[in-house]
Amino acid sequence: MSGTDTALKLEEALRGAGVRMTRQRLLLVKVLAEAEDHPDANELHHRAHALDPKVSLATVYRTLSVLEEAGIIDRHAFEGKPARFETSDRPHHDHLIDVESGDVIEFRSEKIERLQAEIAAELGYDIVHHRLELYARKRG
Amino acid sequence: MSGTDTALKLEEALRGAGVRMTRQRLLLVKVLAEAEDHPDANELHHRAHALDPKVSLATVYRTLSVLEEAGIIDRHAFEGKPARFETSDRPHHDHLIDVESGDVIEFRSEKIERLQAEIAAELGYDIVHHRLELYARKRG
DNA sequence: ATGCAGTTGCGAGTTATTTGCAAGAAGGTT
DNA sequence: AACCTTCTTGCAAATAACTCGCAACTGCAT
Repeated sequence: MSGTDTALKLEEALRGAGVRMTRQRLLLVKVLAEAEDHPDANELHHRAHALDPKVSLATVYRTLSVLEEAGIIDRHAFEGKPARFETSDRPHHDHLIDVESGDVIEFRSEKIERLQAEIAAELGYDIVHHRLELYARKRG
Repeated sequence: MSGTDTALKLEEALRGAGVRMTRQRLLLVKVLAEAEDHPDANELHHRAHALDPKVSLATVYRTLSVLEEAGIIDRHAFEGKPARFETSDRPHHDHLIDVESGDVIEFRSEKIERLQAEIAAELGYDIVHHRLELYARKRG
């Protein structure tokens, strides 16, 4: 799906959720829909600012919170570093990180997902979300 | 093992690693060895400060870095929140974080450990280390 | 006991993000 | 199309969690 299509879908979802569509929100949605990486707030501000200088960093942060609450983007907080964002229209996945090369491989295990839910249930909780990262070395 | 025993063992490990033992480092080691929870830097400063007012927050941070590099404590960075610490002399476990109260509950699942190893193996890797955090809400 | 490289306290600096407030705009109403 | 109410924005100042510069201090090998 193209970035433009994604942007339109996201915009529709937001309007449907009763979110007021301002120029800066439309712009942020567009930038996020076209991003193929995982930019942080500052990088998103740069990209949006390049298209329309009338976008402040504070608004980028506020908009990101709105979009996150509306469930159309995901926020990833890696090791103390600034949070990074991506549209949440892709299927959930976890990461395996090659400790030698730094390569990141995506994977998904239904069994692990199910076990996590079971463990939380046993402790009297419902999972809101989780983070699973495997740091591994390529087998010799 | 008692907190005092743990403190002595950690102190010995540090001296062995050539780390200069100052009053504030001994105090921090003691506080960490006796902690049964997952305190953050600020909380550790409070506990240490109560025993000896001559301990600054800056030193707590510096000492935590020293202890982490020496491998005697683990630092956990949960979701944007301040980092939390625990001695690394205990058996491996993962964490469930109560998203409402911030409480941290430890758990361990052999099944998940095994599945992780299987997944890594299928991708041609051996796990070096992993991180699994469940962010959950107490069931109503 | 002495020397000095490693440590500390204090306050100032940084980084990432949030907030108060007055001005501006979205979207329904007429 | 003008109006109005409420939500949003930009800017600057405020926070939160650390981190750093520097002069004074202190382990610890000698």
